[in-house]
Amino acid sequence: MNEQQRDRVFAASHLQVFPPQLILFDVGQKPDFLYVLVDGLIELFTSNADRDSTLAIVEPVSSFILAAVITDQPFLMAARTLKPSRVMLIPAELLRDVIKQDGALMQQAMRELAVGYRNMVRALTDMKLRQSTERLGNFLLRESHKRNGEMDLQLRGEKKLLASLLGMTPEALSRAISALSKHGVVVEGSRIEITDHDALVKFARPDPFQDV
Amino acid sequence: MNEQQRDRVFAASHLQVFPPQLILFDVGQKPDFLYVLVDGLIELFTSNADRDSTLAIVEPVSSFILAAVITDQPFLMAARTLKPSRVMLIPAELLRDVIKQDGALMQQAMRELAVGYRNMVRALTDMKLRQSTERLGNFLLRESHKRNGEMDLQLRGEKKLLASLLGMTPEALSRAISALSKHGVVVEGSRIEITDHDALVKFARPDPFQDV
DNA sequence: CCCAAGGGTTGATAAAGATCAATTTGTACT
DNA sequence: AGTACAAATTGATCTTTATCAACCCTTGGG
Repeated sequence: MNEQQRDRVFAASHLQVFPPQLILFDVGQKPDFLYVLVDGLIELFTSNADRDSTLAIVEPVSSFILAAVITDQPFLMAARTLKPSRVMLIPAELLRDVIKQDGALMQQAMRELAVGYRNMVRALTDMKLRQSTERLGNFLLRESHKRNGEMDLQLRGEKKLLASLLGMTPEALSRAISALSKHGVVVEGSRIEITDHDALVKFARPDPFQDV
Repeated sequence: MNEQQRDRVFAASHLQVFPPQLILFDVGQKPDFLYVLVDGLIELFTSNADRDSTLAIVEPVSSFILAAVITDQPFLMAARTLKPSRVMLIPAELLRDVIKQDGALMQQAMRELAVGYRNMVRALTDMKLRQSTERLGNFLLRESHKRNGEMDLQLRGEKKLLASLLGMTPEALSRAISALSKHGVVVEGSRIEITDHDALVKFARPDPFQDV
């Protein structure tokens, strides 16, 4: 993007450090900033009267809640830190203004939204037509794929977080994990190893498009 | 948008008429066109080995699969006509090109994607933390809201389509409907009437942000 | 006007997952 | 190292929803 614009944005933004388990914002608030996670780990979630559900886990470096900033509409998700996190806060109003004037930046925002949209479609599909153990199996395959085919995975959060992300209870996750031991997966604490990739694929039946 | 660009786009696009139950494209195909539904009704869906799930119902006039066109990635959903439909086909490559050169159009695309993203977040939340009868109740409330508070609703498709959209079987929908008769809803065939809005709200507990 | 076909409903049963309760394991703090 | 607390697991039971089967009802075609 254009240098002058970038300076304008940086000058108005600030980097902030948050401790773990801190709510950055709630559902329904108006977006005053675009958030960019520089370091740490953040959970995006929604809550009902009774339940809580994790919608996404944000890893550095990436922005979040761009859609709310663009549309200037109340947040549909809340955010909390899972680990100590450094977050860059970019004033929303200013950002909308700069985007309007900088084609390259706008294109970047557009791409980001398109990718985000597609990820949501994947998540919804996953939820609608797979059952819990399959979701876990495919999650592991995707995770391994993201880490260049690494068969040794390390969970970056508690298991109940993963359970919530996958749309099940911690108890159900625990049972799903033991079910997968028959299909090439070994779990010790937060370390997960895919010992038989083919067996897992055979069980989880990943979709070549859905699961990248 | 800019007139010259618009002419370029219109010249290269064509309007096509499709009969009902026709597949326009499948999951995994590369997007050659942006589709704009001018008239009729279209279903966006995904399919597993065993199941099918409706992700959205497109009503005129709106575009669909913009995200796939922008990212130039394979479709994550398939599309079929539900009624005879007139669809405008805009060459994807050309559109990407024009968007790059026309700020106003790009901004429009960006907004569209942001709105679409938020709708997907809503759908995922709905699916993850409500059970089937609640989903139906909130669907009716949203539908009524969309039609300016009209209490008399007309289904624009078969019930099994609605069931698939709400993530349940036709049998479950049938039972959910009769369950809602205790909460201010009367259904006769494809005509649905909300006879007691307050009772339905009390049962379905719509979220002020989630459910617009 | 009757029949066939498919959509919709209803009932019975099964499966998946949630909930509740009791341990066990792991971990942070003094 | 020992204790306290939360996370994770395991078992038992309950709820929700899917599945299977039978039947009804509408609708379109001969």
